Amino acid sequence: MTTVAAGQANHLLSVLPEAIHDRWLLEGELVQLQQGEIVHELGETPREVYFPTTAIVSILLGTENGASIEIAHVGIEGIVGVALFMGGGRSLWRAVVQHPGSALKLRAKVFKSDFDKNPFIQHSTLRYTHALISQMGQAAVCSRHHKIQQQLSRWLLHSVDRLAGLEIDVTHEFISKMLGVRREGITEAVVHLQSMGLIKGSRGRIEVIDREGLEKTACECYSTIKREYDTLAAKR
Amino acid sequence: MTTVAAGQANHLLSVLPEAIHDRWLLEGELVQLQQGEIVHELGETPREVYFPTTAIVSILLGTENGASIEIAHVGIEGIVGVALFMGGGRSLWRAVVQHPGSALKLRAKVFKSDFDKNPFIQHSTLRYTHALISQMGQAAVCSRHHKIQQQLSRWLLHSVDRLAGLEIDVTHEFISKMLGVRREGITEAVVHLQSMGLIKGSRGRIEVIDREGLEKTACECYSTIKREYDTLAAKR
DNA sequence: TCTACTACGTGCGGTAGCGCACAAAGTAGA
DNA sequence: TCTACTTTGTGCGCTACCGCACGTAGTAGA
Repeated sequence: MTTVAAGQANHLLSVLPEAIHDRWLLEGELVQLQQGEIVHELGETPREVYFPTTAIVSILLGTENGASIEIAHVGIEGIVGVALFMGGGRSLWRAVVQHPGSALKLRAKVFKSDFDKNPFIQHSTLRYTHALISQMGQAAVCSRHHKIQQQLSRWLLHSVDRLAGLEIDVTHEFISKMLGVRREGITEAVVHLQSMGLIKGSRGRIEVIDREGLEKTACECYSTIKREYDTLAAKR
Repeated sequence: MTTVAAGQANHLLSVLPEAIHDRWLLEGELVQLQQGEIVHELGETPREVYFPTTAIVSILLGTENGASIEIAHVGIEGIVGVALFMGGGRSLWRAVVQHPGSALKLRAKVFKSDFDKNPFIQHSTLRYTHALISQMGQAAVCSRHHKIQQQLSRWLLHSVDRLAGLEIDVTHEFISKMLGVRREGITEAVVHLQSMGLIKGSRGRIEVIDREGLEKTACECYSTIKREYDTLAAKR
């Protein structure tokens, strides 16, 4: 996934055969997703799949005690609702809107029926899912071995990659739930990155000032994940 | 995946249509995998897929600094080499033999060609892969939020579930690389679980004494992962 | 049986991150 | 403009885990 300009179409949709592409646009609905909205709930059967364009959706898992962690990010490069074609039907995680924006909502039935018939759709979505899996594994490594500041840098970079601009509308509290750490830990890291002149934080918003500098403070997970998406989920 | 008795066939193979099953047994080769053997290397294109019977294979990812973490376990319920059908072809992780034993080795070409032609094979392997994905996500949560002792209990339980007996031939060093923690941390946890009468450790071996007790010291991740396999990768 | 090696056990100082508490700054609504 | 609320900033003691060091106990091979 390369940095995204505003107004582009979802990558998985844009590589579809024209006939299906047009039908899906007609059958589907362009919706606005609100921040915090739960798109799919853990254990429930998704009634729709979503192809984000400007929205970003976080894939989350939690513990019994209410702690959580983001295991993947889905934006313009992907699809929300892989449980539908991977088997079983029930979503194995919670999908929450991280950044508000638009997405194409398509009835599960329509999607599944075309998926089953069309090898082209199968290949492109499975290829994307492979990158998604890779991201989940990397999330585990990163969470285990890297420091909060490195993880925060990575997270911010992944976010701006999926947005048009360099501003991210999130609170420290929100990020803390994504990385599975304390809110105060995020505040501390934000203050530090700010003192380094890499970002600029204000209430409910973080602006990336020095992108290259931020890449240096991020762990290798950033480029590893980015590379997999560039390779596997690339437009073809 | 329910606890496994010795001598059973790999679950994915056993649900195949008889014609394909027989041909794969003929075309494939029953191999003995040695502990520590690298089955697939990160970034390389698998030339074969493996269907373990008594062997257990660990799926690993690492950092630049040599730290590592096990993101999934593959035994009699699964297949090693999902990169082959998920797209891209290159393995996105390292697969290492955790417990020696046998597996059916099948040429990638043969497997892929049948996979592409046969929806039944597609459904069962994708369904299994979905459970595998779920396990990877849970590995991230667990590693982030649970204590070493809980994780160790979980890991031991997952291992004995995939073995015929209650004895696991591993060193503390090996487990430490799986959980991504210090060797000393494992020793400490082993000593503690031993003092509770749940396990019995000797040089290069851990024996589970009180299975139910061990389930109580494990985090919920154990049963969560087990449930997904029971549901998604069940024999049908 | 001696030796070399591998694996396990333990102690100790250091630290990243946690849980809690509270103050300050920004925002929205009456 | 006053008030209630949300978000951010900071301090402090606590704990799990780390890195290192070293001793001990098994095991294998000469």
